Amino acid sequence: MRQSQLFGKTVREAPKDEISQNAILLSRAGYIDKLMAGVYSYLPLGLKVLSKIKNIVRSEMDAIGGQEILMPALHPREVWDETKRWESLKEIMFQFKGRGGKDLGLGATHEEIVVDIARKRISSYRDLPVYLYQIQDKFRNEPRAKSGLLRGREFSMKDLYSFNQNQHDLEVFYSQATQAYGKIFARCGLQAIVTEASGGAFTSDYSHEFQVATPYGEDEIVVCPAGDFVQNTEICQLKTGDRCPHCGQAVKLVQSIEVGNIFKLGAKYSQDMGLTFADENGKKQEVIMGCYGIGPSRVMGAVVEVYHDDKGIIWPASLAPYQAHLLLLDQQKSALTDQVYQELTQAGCEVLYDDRQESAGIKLNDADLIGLPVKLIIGAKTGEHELEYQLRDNSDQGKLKFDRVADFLNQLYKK
RNA sequence: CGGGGUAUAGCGCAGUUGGCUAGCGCGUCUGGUUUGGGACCAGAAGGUCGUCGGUUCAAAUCCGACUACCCCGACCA
Repeated sequence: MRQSQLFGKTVREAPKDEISQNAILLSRAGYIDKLMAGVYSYLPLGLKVLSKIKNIVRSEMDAIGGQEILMPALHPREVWDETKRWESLKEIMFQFKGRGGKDLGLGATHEEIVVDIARKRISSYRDLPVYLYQIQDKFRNEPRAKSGLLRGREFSMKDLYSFNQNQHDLEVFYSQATQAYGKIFARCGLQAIVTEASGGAFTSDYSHEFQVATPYGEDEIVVCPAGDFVQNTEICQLKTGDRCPHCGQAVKLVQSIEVGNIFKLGAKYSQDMGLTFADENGKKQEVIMGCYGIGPSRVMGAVVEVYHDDKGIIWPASLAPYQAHLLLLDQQKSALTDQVYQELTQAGCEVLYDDRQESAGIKLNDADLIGLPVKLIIGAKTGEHELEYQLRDNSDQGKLKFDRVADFLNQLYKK
């Protein structure tokens, strides 16, 4: 992509109404645009990152047997009345009237909808297990949207729903899902801490949250340094300095953001909505469910919170919108750099090429702000058939012959 | 929903004891010189001063209501 054609310019100053690093940097670098509190558009660069996150999520959900569907965001009241959640979620759900005074809502979550789909199609133990997921925008009328992509009123969410014959099968899948979540966050460069949290009204079991430590997070978790005890403060009895119940070490308090949450729902929704199957003996049984959420947009915000410096974003290779940022710093070499760009593109490398007529300082600073993992620089200081590379995290730099660049990028991205 | 703050050009801000034609920086456009860490010269465009109402000879400036946004809290299946 030629940067002269890219929609969305960088800006020097932070928007005055943003305070979190993810919102400031993503706005300044041209990834997102704020429409209103807690509601953002994704510009070309931002959409690329969001899509990469979603695709990582998809590949891991598919790997444990998930099948992707897409449910509507617009819901009728009736299905929500079946679980009495039209009433209990009215504070958080956008609810309004459609034609003829019909009560409508925007999906804050999708248990009711997926169960409605499932009960029309599941009738036998032969239909189980089934694992359905979607990636869709959720709408929640948060009392206070804040912190950029970390807490929005419309945000991207992957929600998977598991349908099993019995509690044992649910437990097995639940642990597979836990593993898959670990892989997803690792692939996104995040160290997610599996945290015990409240199971809500559905279960006396704990649910499990995946928390990423960051000062802008809204959650606090109690962590044992040995890693054998982590609880959300909303349920934890311990305070900083108390002894871990497993190993006796002193626990500490950590500020964090929840990027995923998984629940064992059991038979709650199956009971309320009549989701049953006939077992081997022809006896009617309730389907046992679980639900598993990840917020891709929140992951994007969390990654920026974790990976940035005073100059800008530092994307992990797996999420960067382009693999490399090719910078032309000497207009004398414009034709030469055009050629390098074409060759890299033909070799399958995703390159953002700063071909603008701007000063070297602007290009270098913009490149740091946008945060691609490597800069490829062609300027007065580079020789006839070479360019200079600089890794964004400052871990390496040097010179490369043109015919080595594609291999270099492939190596860098293989890790 | 409670407490606090803000609203002036695309962005960031100044101007508010009421008074000429509302400024500055960045960005944008034109021409020229530049190009390894946010260059320079010359010129230009761009504003219902958040909205509505009131006071006044005169309102960005004073008064009232409303709206939006931000921060702290409450809330967060």
